[in-house]
Amino acid sequence: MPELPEVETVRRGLLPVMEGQVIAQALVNRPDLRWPFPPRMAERLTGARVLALRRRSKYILADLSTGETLLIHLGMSGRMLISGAVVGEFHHHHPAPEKHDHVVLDMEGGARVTFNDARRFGAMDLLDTAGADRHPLLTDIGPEPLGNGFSESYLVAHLAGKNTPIKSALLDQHLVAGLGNIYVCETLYRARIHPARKAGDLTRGQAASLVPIIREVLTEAIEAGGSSLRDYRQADGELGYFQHSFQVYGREGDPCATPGCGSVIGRIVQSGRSSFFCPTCQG
DNA sequence: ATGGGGGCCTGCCGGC
DNA sequence: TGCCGGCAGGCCCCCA
Repeated sequence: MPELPEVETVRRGLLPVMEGQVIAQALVNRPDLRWPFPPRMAERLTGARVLALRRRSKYILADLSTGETLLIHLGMSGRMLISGAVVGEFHHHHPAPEKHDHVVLDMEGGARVTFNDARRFGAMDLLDTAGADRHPLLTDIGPEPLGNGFSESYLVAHLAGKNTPIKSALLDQHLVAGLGNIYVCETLYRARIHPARKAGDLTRGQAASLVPIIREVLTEAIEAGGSSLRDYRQADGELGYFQHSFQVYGREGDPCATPGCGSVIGRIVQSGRSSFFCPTCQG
């Protein structure tokens, strides 16, 4: 699932069942995901109260009363499923365990949060809350695209002189946090910039224009509850619907949405990833 | 230093 | 129906 809007949607879904609540019991069903879990992870989680549930880039961070922070990354296929919570008038029971249920958090209030990840590109770790920013996975990440640290002057300065295609530059988490293949494709379409264009060859105006466009695409996607592809669902089981707003992603061969354009969406492969674009609008 | 490609895993879809 | 190749939202690591 998970680019920034999907991770933010998951975080918001988890808030009512996790923030301020105690983890009555943590169950860890395997020793690792992408990397080994930290030692005694289940014991270190059990009994802890979740003081805050934050997001940094595509990571969810749960600050615990123990002074540790649980770091969660959903990888490509990770999901956080909520069951047993009272939602509206309906009380949901716990469903039968499923394949790839790797970590289960039973909250004191009765809700259960299950981390399910078929491909196991996801990750969990425990780190000292005080030094969380210095965690190896977090320390080199660029500014939050919806925060004040991401400005037109910042992006213009950091794209200048770059030899790499703008598509790759925007996917680089060191430049700006949280963008993935979908939202970079949609951003470049709205900015009318070809994905293979060298980042350093953009005009200052083009580079600057990317900032409000990135903010707009991400904000719209968050408001839509993210994008649901394949079996991805929000934590509460609802489907996000931003995928209906894709103008290029996954639309190879479809007509370009720009009125009067008349071209069809094309696809090229860059660094092994598909880039979708309009050859006319983004010429 | 910077940029490109491989690899990690499983599941799904389309084509034969 | 069944098998197989290709593809997938991420990101670390190695190599040139």
